[in-house]
Amino acid sequence: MITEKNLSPGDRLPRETELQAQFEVSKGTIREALKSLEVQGLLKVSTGPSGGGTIIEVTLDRTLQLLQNYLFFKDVTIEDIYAARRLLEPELAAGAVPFLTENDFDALERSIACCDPTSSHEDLLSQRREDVNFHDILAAANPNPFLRFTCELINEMIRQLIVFGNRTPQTEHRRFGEANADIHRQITAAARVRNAEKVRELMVKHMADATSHVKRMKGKLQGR
Amino acid sequence: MITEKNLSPGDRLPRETELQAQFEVSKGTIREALKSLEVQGLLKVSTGPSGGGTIIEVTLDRTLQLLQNYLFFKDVTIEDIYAARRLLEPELAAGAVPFLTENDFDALERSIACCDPTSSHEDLLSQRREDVNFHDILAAANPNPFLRFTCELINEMIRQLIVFGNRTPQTEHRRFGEANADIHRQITAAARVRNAEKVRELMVKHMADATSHVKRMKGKLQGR
DNA sequence: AAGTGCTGTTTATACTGATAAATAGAATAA
DNA sequence: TTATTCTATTTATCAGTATAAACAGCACTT
Repeated sequence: MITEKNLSPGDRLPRETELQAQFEVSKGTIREALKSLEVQGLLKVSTGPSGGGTIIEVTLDRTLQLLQNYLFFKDVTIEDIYAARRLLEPELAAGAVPFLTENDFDALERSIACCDPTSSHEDLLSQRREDVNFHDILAAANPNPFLRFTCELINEMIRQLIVFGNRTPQTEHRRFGEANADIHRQITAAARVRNAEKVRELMVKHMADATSHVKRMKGKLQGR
Repeated sequence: MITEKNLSPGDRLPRETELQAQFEVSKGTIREALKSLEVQGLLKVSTGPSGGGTIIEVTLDRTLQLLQNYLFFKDVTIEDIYAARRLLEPELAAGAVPFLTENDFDALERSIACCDPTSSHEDLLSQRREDVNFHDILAAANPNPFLRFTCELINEMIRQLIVFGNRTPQTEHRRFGEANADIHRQITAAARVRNAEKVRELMVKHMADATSHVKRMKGKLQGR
C-alpha cells in the first residue's frame, strides 16, 4: 500500500480498524504488519487522537542497529575496520572540502578543542568519542551519500566497539590525543584554503598514525 | 532472554504458550515480539511438531534488504557507488589472493566464461550479473569481514540498481563484456601465481575502465 | 523392500470481543 | 493569560476460540 500510494515521510496511515477492513484481516494480523514496518524503522506509531502510523525516513541509528545484528556473528576486529577506513576516509575528506561551510569550520574547531588533552578537561574516553565527531562533520559535508554512509558506519562502530585496554598508560593516551588534535588542525587549515589534495594527503597520514596508535594501545572489541 | 541465555544459531525458543507464561503476557504480545525478531532476521519460526522459534544467523540478503530501506531515501547514483568501489575493490582483491583455493579458481573461470560475449549465449543483462559474481567470489575469499561486507553490499547494489539505458548500442555492450572478460582473465592469472601486487594494479585499471564504461552507457538507477 | 498415501498430533496462525493505557484537544478554573 | 482537569479517540494488551500447516508414524501399494 505504501509503495502503491507512493507515501513518503510525514504521511499517515489509516487507523487500525480501517486497515483491518481494507485488507480484510483481523487486528492481530494488521498489528504484526505494523510491527514489522516499525522494526524496519519505516513507521512510527502513536496512541491517542490523531494517532496511528506515520511514515518516517529510516534513521542512520536504526540502520546501524540492524547492521550490527549481522556483523555480530562475524567477529570484526579493529584492524578490519581500520583497513577500510584507511581507504575511504582520505577520499571522503577531500570530497567534502568544496562543500564545507563556515558553520562546519566552527564545529570542526570546537571538536578539536574538546579532544585536545592539553586544553580539554574531558576524560579520555570522551576525548576519543569527540575525536570521531571530527570525522562525522567531514562525512556530513560529502555529497556522495554512499561514501558518507559507509564512513558514518565506520565512525559509529569505532565509537561503540573500541574499548582500550585498561593497562594502557595515561601518557600513551595523551600522546594519541595530542597527535590527533595537531593533525586535525592541519586538516582544518588546508580545508579552509580549499586545498583538497593537501587534505587528502594529511588524512592518509592521519589514518596511518591512528592505525599504529590503536594497535599499540591494544584496542579491543566489545560485544553487545 | 536470548542474550541472557546466550542463545546462538540453531538454539530453539520455547513454544508460544510457554513464552506467554514465562513473560506473563498474552498471545498477541508474544507474537509481536517474535515478529520483530523475525523481521530482523534473527529468528525463524515454523509450525508443526517441534516447531516454534529457532535462532538463526542473520543472512547477508536480509541485511541488504534492511539497508536499502535506508539508502532508498538517499538517492544514490552509480557514480557514488563506483567512487567507493574504486577505493575498496583493489585492496579486497589483493587481500583475497593468499586465500584463494582451487575451487575458487574454478568458479572464477566459470564466471569468466559466462560473461564473455564471444563464447556465452546468455543475454546481456545476465552477463552483467555474472560479471558481478566474479567479484563476489573474490570478496568471499578475503579474511576481513568488514571489507567483505562492504564490497558485497556494493555488488548487490550494482546487481539490483543498474539498468542500462536501452538506447545503448549492442556493440557497446559487447565491447564492455569483452573488456571485462579479458581483464578478469588477467586478474585470475596473477592470482594463480599469488602475485597480490599485480592483482591490485589490474583491479585499479579494471575499476577505472568499468567506471568510464558505465558512464558512457548511461547507467541509471532503478527505484524499488 | 522401497515408495506413496492416509491419519492424528503438534504447533503456529488467524479471528473476535472486551478492557486498559496514552494522548491531543477542548473546557474550565485561577 | 496560564495552568489544570476533563473527554473523546486511538493504540496496546488481554483471553478465549477456531483454523491451517507441518510433521511423524503407520498402513498400503508396487
